[in-house]
Amino acid sequence: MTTPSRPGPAPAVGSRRITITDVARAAGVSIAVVSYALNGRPGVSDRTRRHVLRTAADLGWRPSAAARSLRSAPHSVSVQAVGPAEAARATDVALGLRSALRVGDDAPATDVVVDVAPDRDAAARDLEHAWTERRHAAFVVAGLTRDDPRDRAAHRGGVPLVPLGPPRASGPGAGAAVWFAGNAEQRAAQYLRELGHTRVALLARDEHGEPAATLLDALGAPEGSRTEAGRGTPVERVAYRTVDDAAAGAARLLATGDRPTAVVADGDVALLAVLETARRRDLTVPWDLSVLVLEDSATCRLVHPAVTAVARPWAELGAAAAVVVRPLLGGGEAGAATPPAVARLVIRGSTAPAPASGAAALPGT
Amino acid sequence: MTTPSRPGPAPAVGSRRITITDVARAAGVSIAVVSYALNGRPGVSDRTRRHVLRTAADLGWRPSAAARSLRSAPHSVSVQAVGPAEAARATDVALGLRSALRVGDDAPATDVVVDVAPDRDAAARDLEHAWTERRHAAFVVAGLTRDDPRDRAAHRGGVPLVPLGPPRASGPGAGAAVWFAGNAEQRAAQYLRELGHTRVALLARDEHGEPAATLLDALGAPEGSRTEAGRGTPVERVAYRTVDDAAAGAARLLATGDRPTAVVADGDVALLAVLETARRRDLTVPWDLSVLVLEDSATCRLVHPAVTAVARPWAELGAAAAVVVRPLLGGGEAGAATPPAVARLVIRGSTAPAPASGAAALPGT
DNA sequence: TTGTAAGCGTTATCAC
DNA sequence: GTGATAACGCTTACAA
Repeated sequence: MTTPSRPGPAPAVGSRRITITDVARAAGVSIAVVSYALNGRPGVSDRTRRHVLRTAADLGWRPSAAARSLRSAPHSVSVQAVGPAEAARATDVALGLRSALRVGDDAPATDVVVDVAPDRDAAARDLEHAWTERRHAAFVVAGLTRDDPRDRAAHRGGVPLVPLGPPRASGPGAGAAVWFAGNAEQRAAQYLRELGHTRVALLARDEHGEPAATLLDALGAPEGSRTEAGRGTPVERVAYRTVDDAAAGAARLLATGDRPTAVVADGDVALLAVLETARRRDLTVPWDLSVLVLEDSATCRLVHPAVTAVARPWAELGAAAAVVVRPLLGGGEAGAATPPAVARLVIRGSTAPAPASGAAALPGT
Repeated sequence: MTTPSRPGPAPAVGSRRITITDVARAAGVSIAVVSYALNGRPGVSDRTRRHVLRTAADLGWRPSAAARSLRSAPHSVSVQAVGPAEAARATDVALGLRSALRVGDDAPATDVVVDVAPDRDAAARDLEHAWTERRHAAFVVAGLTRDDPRDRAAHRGGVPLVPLGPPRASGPGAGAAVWFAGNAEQRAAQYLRELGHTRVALLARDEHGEPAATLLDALGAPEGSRTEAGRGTPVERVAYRTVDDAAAGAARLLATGDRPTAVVADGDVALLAVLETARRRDLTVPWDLSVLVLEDSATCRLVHPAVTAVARPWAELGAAAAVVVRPLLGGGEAGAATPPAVARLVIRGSTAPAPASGAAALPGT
């Protein structure tokens, strides 16, 4: 005891951290009582509990995240994003998750952070490292593809993964995924079909394919009819990586003689690429060309005409994931059966019935 | 010793964590030697060091973040974002910082995370809590305003803050800020002046004002002449909060008889609001109206004409911040004197000389 | 109901 | 150059 820690009520700027030992001393009880009281555990009299709580608050005590996670699971959750393109979703998810877990106000002091990795492989390494170092209690990951390196990493190390995505039949984390209800992509496909669009094109980022894939499935195989050749709407898929790619892809799509009557974009970049190309070619949206986006945004509402979009409320999805995440924070198994967030198809002015015939005709086969 | 830990080389899926004790046992040395070897400290023979390193790698050892930060500073950095609007910048900064700190490969395993808070006050609480809980060794924060609650929180608790923003004369963290070189905002102002724009409007988010303020200063007081009434370009500032606000603001700006000859937008939302309004009013960009954006983006490049913008490479700024952050990771004081990232004015097709007279004339005073 | 004490996995200070 | 061993702040048996 070389440093006689002050028992007084003054936390003094820049001094030592306040520990439960300080609180115990100030309250005149033992550290065990303090720990029980602070964690709401039974076995402490109400009077003592209140006294301890008051003392801790007066002293400005906060748990040491390190010391706490040394014994139990860490009280933090990581939401992963791959590349800047996914960052917006991830931060929305984090915000929703955070508010659902009531972070920032309560005593148990949970923490939601976003881990942003440059690419999938780095993300997989992050996941593995962060888990083996026990940095977080749960890892929320969106946009897992088939054969995602993160799947393998998680499976190998027993990472408490909370996948955000459509339920996957195969693979390790099958069934545990949190996803939107509402079948918005299917409804988008049906909507386009009802409008009479027989040639539909998809301009989508190379990597993440869940909604795009769902839409393709829905367009290709309406109702129960699966893979019957000739049935369903033929969809031309153009992938892009960079902004220039997107512009070039849009140009290519609309240049063809038998150009599509509807284009589906996977986000703002593809959307603007399509709109700009259409404008250049004097194609009027929606009469000459219908445009639909798979991710609603400010851009969709600001352009004219406003763009029909699938609105996926990521923050709500994050909130829904809280149910799965919470038990993980206690070191337990993942929870299940969440009240899901609902994705909707927001119909705006950019979609209309397919033009009678003209440029789009030329029945393929 | 109730659990006879296997000395064998098999880490066995799902088994206990590998600790330095395991490594020590396997390597036939004491834990102290292992610790020294793993941390590259002197006092271990080269032979032993190599042997220990190999053993640790074979066993798949990874440090426990909790145990490690129990004694020393945590090996992680938090980059803060307020609201989804700032999230894109924050993730870019995080990516740059991360790569500059070489996270993910090396042994000391630093971790860069993004903390996204719903608003400034929540962000201030986050900062205070995360610091008192010693969750991170450094906190990178962009867009601090005057009287920011985070400033107060940080000052009170001695938070190792790394502000990203123009140097501030007053306040606690004065001088330590990391920011862009290049005076891009001033150059933008000068550029507009050289083009003969006498009426300039600014459509900017309510909250974050650094680049907007800088631009306003530069426009209002060219060269050395400061606050001389009548001198400088009058700037009409319109603030918005929501997407609808932005659209309404743009409409209001361009409706007036003596409308501005140039509009500066603070980001994509404002930009699209302005472009759409201009289109609706049959104003041709850039001949009737020049448009400039304070934050370059994919949108700026995709619309036609492409939009002149201030490009601020946030990832590079994050990398520059690494110099300041690194010493903090060791528990020391913040570093200084960073090779700065450079913001540039990217001139594209949306800016042109002010129209001769016409709508814009009507000399004010 | 409360106190004592044994860990958790590191780092760091000693002796040897 | 190496090996015991005491912290670090907290949780949790177990004893009083």
